[in-house]
Amino acid sequence: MKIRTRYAPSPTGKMHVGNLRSALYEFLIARHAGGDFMLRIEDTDQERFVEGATEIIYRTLQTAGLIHDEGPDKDGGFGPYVQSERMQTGIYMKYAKELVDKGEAYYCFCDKERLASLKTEIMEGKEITVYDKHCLSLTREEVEKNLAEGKPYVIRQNNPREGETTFHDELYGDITVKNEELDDMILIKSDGYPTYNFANVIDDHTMHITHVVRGNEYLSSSPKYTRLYEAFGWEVPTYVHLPLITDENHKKLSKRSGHSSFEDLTEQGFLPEAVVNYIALLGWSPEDNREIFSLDELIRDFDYHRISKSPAVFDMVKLRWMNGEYVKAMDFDIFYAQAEPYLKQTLTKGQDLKKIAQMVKTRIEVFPDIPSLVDFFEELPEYDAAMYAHKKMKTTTESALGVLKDVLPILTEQEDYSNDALYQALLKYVEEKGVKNGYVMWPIRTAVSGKQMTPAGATEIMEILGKEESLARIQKGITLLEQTQ
RNA sequence: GGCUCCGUGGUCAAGCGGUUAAGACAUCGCCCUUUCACGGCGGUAACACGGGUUCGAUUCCCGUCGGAGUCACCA
Repeated sequence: MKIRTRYAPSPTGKMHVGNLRSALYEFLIARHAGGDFMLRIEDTDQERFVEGATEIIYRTLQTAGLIHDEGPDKDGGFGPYVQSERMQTGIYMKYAKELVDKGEAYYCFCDKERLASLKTEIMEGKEITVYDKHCLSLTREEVEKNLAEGKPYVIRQNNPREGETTFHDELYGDITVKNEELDDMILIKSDGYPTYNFANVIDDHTMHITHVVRGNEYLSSSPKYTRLYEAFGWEVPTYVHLPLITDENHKKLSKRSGHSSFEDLTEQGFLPEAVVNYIALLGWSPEDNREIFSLDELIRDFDYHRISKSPAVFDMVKLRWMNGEYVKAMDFDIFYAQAEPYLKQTLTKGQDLKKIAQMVKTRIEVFPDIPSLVDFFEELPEYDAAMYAHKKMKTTTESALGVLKDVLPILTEQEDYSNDALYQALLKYVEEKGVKNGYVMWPIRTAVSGKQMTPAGATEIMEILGKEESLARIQKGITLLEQTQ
């Protein structure tokens, strides 16, 4: 049987990496097996609906490369693919009534006040309500009468109070709970919309979804879903519950807590492929030790049985590293096209941007790292004379001053300011003096950059700076050092 | 608190009864035709605890502890 998976987001805002990873795994499971990946919009909550959120979903999926085979914009014969549109067809009410007829569900007319009186405990700010099946005892006549009067109602699932329910998850195995733990959850809300839980089951079944892949925050409600399938007499789909992605405090990622969305990440300069690669590895590992995967390689190698069961912390540091790997592997022209705006942000004096881009390419992790790495080419920053002292180079402020003074006339006479020529000229001085390279290079680099670290060596910097500016900076260094003696 | 899940280094993560318990990020050293970086080499660092089962447990079972998730007319 052809595998069919779906990503079923609700349009309530940006997609954070947890959502994206669910979509990714759903996509990979289907594609790996040559199946279909479907997008379904779950917009049954009118209050939480956010304008433009659907577009964000499309855009995110698109830039991440997760192309769906079916969806609102791509009819595959199982539409509509938007729940609010499906509701217009009356599908949810029809199935809800079927359950009512079977005694598997019932009308409930309880108002908020009565429900509030049912609240038993307050635990950590959470109010716990277990419905008492009050309306289950209503006679058919009473129900008809209430309905005729137009009394607001919901339809609730009628779960047995005895026995137990077991369902199977591909990763977690068999999970069994006592039926008395199962609350009579609402299937149809008083506004006529189905709840997520109910619509999900109806849609997954009628759209022939074979593998229900979702975050494991649904693990504890799965028995209720299973009860629904059984009530209908439908085949239960294959469940794959994904381990959670957490923040550094091991708490579930959520939009509410302001955790990074995919869009935030790309705005911060992360490459979509790197983000996809990284999150693919949060909860899944290949048979070999490889870490860098293109989307096609993931499709080829993704075996969902190797998904792990324990939660994973989203580590920005490693994401940055991985992004750096992608940057290093980039074709230079493509790299340059993306780097140019960042270079121009600080470099306005006609510097050789391509040359600088070359220097920077292997040293950044994300593009926004660029400005602070190259800003000294624009203007010599204020720096402390202490920077001239370096224990490994065996330099002190005194020795640096000597070197700078010695080297100034050499560099003044020097006409060819190419990297090679400068290097040769300085090397000659080094040999005459009989010192180590670093002994003279360190002070010069410090003088021309004013920085602790630079993306290039002293002579490369001077080549970019040009003779006039280079000499001016060395002169400045001498002045600074003389003041501190 | 009830229920459910999880528990290998700081983080990701191999392992699926017998291993010197991989690898990556981070961290720390050392090396490197110019420092930082890049690169190379190496180090520190883990099976939560207690009982079983077994000739033998990181691996299987039970318990304890710890963490997380969930308990809405939200998804």
